[in-house]
Amino acid sequence: MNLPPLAAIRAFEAAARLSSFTRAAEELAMTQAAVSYQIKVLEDRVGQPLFTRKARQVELTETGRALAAGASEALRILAESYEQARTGGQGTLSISTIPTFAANWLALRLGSFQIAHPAIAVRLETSDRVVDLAQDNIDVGIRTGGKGEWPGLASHRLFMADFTPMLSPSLAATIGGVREPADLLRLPIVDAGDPWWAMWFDLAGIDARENLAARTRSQLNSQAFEGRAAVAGVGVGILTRELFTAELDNGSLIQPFDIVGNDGHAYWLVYQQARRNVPKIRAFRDWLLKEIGASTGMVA
Amino acid sequence: MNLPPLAAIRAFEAAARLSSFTRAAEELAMTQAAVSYQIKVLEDRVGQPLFTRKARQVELTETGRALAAGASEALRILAESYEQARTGGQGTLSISTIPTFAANWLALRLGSFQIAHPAIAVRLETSDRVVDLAQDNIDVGIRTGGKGEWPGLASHRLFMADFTPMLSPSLAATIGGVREPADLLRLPIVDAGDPWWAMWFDLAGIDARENLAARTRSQLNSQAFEGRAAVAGVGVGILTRELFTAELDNGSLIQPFDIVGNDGHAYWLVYQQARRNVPKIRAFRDWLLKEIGASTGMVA
DNA sequence: GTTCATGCATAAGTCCTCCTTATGCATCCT
DNA sequence: AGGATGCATAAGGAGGACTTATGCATGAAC
Repeated sequence: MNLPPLAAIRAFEAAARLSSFTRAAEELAMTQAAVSYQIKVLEDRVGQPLFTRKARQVELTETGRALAAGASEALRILAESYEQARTGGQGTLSISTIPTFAANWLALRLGSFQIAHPAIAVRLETSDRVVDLAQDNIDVGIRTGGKGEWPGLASHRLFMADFTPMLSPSLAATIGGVREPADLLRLPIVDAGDPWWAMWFDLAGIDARENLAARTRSQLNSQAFEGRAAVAGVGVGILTRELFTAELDNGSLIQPFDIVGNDGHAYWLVYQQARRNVPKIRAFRDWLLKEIGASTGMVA
Repeated sequence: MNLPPLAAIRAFEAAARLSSFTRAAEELAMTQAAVSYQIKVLEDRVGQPLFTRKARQVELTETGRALAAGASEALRILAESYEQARTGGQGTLSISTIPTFAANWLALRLGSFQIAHPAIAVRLETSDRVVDLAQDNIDVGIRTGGKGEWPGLASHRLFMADFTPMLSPSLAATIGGVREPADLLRLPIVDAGDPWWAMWFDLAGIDARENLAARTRSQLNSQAFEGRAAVAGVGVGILTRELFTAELDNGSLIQPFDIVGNDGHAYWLVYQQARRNVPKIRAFRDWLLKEIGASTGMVA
């Protein structure tokens, strides 16, 4: 099978359709000179002119016309087959995310993604472990981490995993309201064992070590759990604000102080660098970054 | 129109047809690694595997099978359209050559070229002047020259334009045979004005200047003419051996001495560098170089 | 079980094709 | 005549398309 230079065929087909090298260049996001060059290459290969040059446009020769018909048909078939393969393969986007993000952030917004991309089904896998995207056949992951550097993965920071105390208004009312950081120590704390508490009280200039040490300690490791307990009035939670915007908005949780801590961790979107151009991954990435920008006012 | 990387499609189609990256590489004159890479690029773009890798071969996935069908069809259409454009434009190969070469060399062999390439008609233009290939719309030229360097032209040396005395056996017999170079001075010389004579006698260690000066001088500038006269017994000719192999073979001419001179000139095939890939030009070039190699034992 | 052959995957390196930029020329329009 | 339009081409750059080298997995043979 003797084939012409395929790059030249692309330029040729566009020029033939548009009767203009300049317009072909525009369509292909190239320069006129590049198109001119490719046509020349092809004409040299074919052995005769494919276009008659006129002042303001080009006109196909007989030979050019015949080749253009074949090229047009071939490229159309190829484009359609490719599109079919791409969208057919697009089917399901698999997302691995920690339960907190799934429950508190993604669940509220994923509908928006699916409305924008009806062809993409979403499979959500929640897990606290860090999954191997390649090995587990996962398209994208949502993780926490410091620097967002994972070998072979592209990453985008979604928002900081900061922490601040939050509680239900009813719990606050049990002590007549929370006016200063030390007031929190008069209330139950959902997870006193959470290391964020010690860090936050340090920030607030309160020595709360004895108080915290004296409390029942647990190991929740789940913002989702802690948040629900806080909403239910079980105790004060120390939560990432971004994960509880809805609750803060509807008043089921209040953030009594502006003091916000951060241990350097953030939430990250990750996917395999090598697959960055996969359509469903790009679609999700673009949607997510836009959504994050809108909800945090942050440029990610 | 969204198209896949066309280079990748070529590799993919071959691998799909042959169920093997290694065999596809062989067919495409590439390495297995290049094919593997291109398939990977394409799979990344499509978003899922196109092949299932097995130990000794690869197998198309469902998606791969569908894409292969489209790719195969598209490339077939393209190859056919291209071939039609090429051969349609191939029609006639125009050759410009000096009369000597046309008459003495090409005429004896051109049939072989036409048998090998029945689709290519040949138009022969003989002229002693150096033609401008581009301006005169000539595909290839045969010229003499020293270094074979002409602006914008690709050149291949065919054989050296050497010279040595040749005569018919009957003429030689008129003086009882030719045993030493000086014997030639007892015979008529077809073109004593040919500068090659003086050069040859110098090589032979003979002072023939007075003898040559006393002879009728002409200006033939044609090996073909000189050769015919020699064959007819008119006189001794000083000829390029390569142009008279047939006559030397059939005994109508003899070369009495091994002394062969050369003034640095050779016979060259030339064509426009920019058109070196034009099929009919390539076909002729390849055939000619092969023919020369066979007839001279020379690697051109 | 061991060894060897086969064949795809991938990293590192090279280079040439595919462009871009700059400029020139021809034609057309005002 | 001047300006706009658009193709042609030379010079230069760079990244995609390879190559080479090597590793890994599988299957076959002993």
